[in-house]
Amino acid sequence: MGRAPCCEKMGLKRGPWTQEEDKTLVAHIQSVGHGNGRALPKQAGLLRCGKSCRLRWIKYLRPDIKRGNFSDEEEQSIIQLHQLLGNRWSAIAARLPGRTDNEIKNVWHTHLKKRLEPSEQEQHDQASAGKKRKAAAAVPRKRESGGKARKTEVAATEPVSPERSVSSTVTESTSMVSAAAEHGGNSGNSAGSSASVKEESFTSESEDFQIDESFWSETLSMPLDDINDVGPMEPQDAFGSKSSDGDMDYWLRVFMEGGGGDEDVLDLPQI
DNA sequence: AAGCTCCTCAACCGCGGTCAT
DNA sequence: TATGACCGCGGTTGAGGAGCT
Repeated sequence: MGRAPCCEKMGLKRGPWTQEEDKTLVAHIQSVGHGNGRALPKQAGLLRCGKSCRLRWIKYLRPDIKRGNFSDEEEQSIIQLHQLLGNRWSAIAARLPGRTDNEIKNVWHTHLKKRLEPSEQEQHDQASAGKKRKAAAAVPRKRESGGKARKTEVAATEPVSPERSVSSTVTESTSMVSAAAEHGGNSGNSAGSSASVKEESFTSESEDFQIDESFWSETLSMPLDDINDVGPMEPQDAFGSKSSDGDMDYWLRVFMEGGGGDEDVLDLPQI
């Protein structure tokens, strides 16, 4: 299959996005949507490759993205979902509204993975003469919401905060989830699909993104079957390829119906 | 206070899948 | 059917901040 040549780097900017670039991109997408990925940066007047723009939008600028520290519920969900799905971050993200695969991946590698391997860590602790801050690994270092104030994060967050604070009310999030449920974990493109779902739905409220408890219990207790009950399941090539989420969910269902896992795992996030 | 080490996370890379022509 | 382009994914990297000595 033909593959897009990696965006020619000539003259194209790389690295952290500036506030201006973010503004430009958001404004452009708000006005015309993100149609042609490659043409987008040109149309918007950005010296970035289309891929970079898409990534920036999907992972950080979308209004429905939730920022800040992960709650205990979210972390538990990630752990449980990871037990089921493995490193299918997008599939996990599909079940954690407002979170991106990248975020989840980072949290997993930085916190949760270590938390699940306490014994190993302790051994390392002893081996490394207590120099490493393992406690901080198990219990993340103090970080105010949103993590550290990086230079790039200022750029990343500030331009967005209007829109992001904008962002999503609970209602919006819920509708996003139902949209995700419709498209279903069956696309495997959670971020993308929700992005497209949300694409035209900017509002200009200025509430902070908040998901209340009932939302979580509603969302996380939603049986996977329901989420993925879209169309026939055709388990071809389910392994070894980046199969669709439908394929993955087929195996998930097989796994669950077969009682292949322990009960706790199967009892998905009932928070 | 300064230097060092470790941690975090945004961004990039490269691949496969899918769609349009 | 072949080709080109777009899209999304998972893995990796590196800058910069935080904590420790």
